[in-house]
Amino acid sequence: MAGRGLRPSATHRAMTTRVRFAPSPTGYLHIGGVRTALFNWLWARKTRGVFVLRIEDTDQERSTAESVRVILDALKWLGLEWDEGPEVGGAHGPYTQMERRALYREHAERLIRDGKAYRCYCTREELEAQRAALKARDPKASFRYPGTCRDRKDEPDLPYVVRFRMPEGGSVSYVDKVFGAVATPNAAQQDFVLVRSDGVPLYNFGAVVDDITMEITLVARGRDHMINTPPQILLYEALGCPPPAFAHLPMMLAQTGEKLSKRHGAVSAAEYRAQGYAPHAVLNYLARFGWSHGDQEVFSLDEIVQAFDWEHCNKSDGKFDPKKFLAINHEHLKSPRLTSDDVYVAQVVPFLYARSLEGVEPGRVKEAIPMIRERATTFVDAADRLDFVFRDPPLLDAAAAAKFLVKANAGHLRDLATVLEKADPWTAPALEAATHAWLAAAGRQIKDVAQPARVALTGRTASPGLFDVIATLGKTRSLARLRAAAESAERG
RNA sequence: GGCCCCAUCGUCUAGCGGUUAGGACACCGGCCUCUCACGUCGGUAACACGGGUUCAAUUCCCGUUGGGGUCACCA
Repeated sequence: MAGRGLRPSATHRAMTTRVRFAPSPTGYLHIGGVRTALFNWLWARKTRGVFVLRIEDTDQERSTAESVRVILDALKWLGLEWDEGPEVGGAHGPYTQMERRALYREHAERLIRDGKAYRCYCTREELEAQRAALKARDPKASFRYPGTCRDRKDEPDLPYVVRFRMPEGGSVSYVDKVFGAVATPNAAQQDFVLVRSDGVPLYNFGAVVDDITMEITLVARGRDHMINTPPQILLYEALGCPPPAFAHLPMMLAQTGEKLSKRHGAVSAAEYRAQGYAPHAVLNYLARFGWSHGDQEVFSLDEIVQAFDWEHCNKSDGKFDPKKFLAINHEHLKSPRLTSDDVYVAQVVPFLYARSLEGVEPGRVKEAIPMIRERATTFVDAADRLDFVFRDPPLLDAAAAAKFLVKANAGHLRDLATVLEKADPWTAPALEAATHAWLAAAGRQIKDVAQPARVALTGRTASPGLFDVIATLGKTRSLARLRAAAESAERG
């Protein structure tokens, strides 16, 4: 670290934003984690900086390789690509904490040598007993390590943890990018543990060593980490390094005001993917949660990157609103500007395959998309609305058939088929014109034939516009479905 | 309970001393209409409370209340 300022690249490096997302692989990627990743990613892109992904797997009890996989997949799906980290590498690796043990040991030893930290031989059991004893005396009191080993001079051959030597007086203050000035007296803190007895670092220590060595310039994370900032800043000082900037994000809570969990519905990125949400819509909703840009609600990713700033980040916690989330997704699916036809096709096709349909080809799907765009709220919903296009015969809703495919309508269906047969070209406007000419001549109303025809063609009472359906289905299938329905209506 | 943080419609939010307190979602009506949607017009709905500061407080300060976070050899 010494002499860093003398290196030619130092100035340039000092100006480059380096942010990170540091999930612990203990399960799925929580939607709140996605938001943290997003805000860091946004800042990196906005400032043309670097977005680092680091895996914090020091909790060996809970960390799994499968979780790492799940998290990487989710980030990729969302398009939150990292510049340094697992798979892509980088100059500050390795990017998995368990592979950085030597680094932590080095820093811990340095702190001990400098008197900034010390070995503590108190056992877990002893500490637990002390905690229990205090609890018995005063149920409301909170236990603080009494400093038993603080001035211990011997070095017995026993397991030990490394503890930080909390300065007697003073306080830590910093200016949070979101919350402004924050100050915490050191007296309110304690000699927290840096390294476990098995040599694996604890969160605060590992994160600080990594953020220093990875040259992180700004740490953005959830407000639940705000309590960790003072001890971390003290660690930076003890290690002789300037702390990065900090930005804490308000919490995303459930509608009930509790912490958002599985009990409140879908909370993992993968679940929203399975439900047919568009990645950019997810990021749009999350970006607008705790951050705003005037009255704008709907953004393309580029627009968010352009507009994002810390000044317009909110300080108060919010409640996750599934309804609004869905509405934002709907907006993205409706707009060709936000979701091009090609992207739409790519996203919806997997859901069509999952329904084991016939003839699902990108070209045909693309042609059918315009008629369902404004109706489908998710890609799953879109696949459902497209089902009749790729299934012969279409799934027939029993209630719809009972109501509309009745004897009285058989003639209408047959006549419509006859009329359409002569229509040319086979386009929605031409089909509509031909139909209306016939209706006028026959003294009938579109109302009389629309619903029976809709059921005949799609199997349902709700569908895209009738003539769009006929045009999309094509002549052969349209006529066949109308005539087949007429026959079954005839039979009753 | 200690420490820390927060406070505008039900929800997400705009507001950065003077506004008929705006938008979005949701909800309720009207219009459009071949169904469902989309679109469109309109409506219900908020500055937690009490003190200051000021000619003037939603806005600045203090307190109360309420909510949240955190108190591990988890992250």
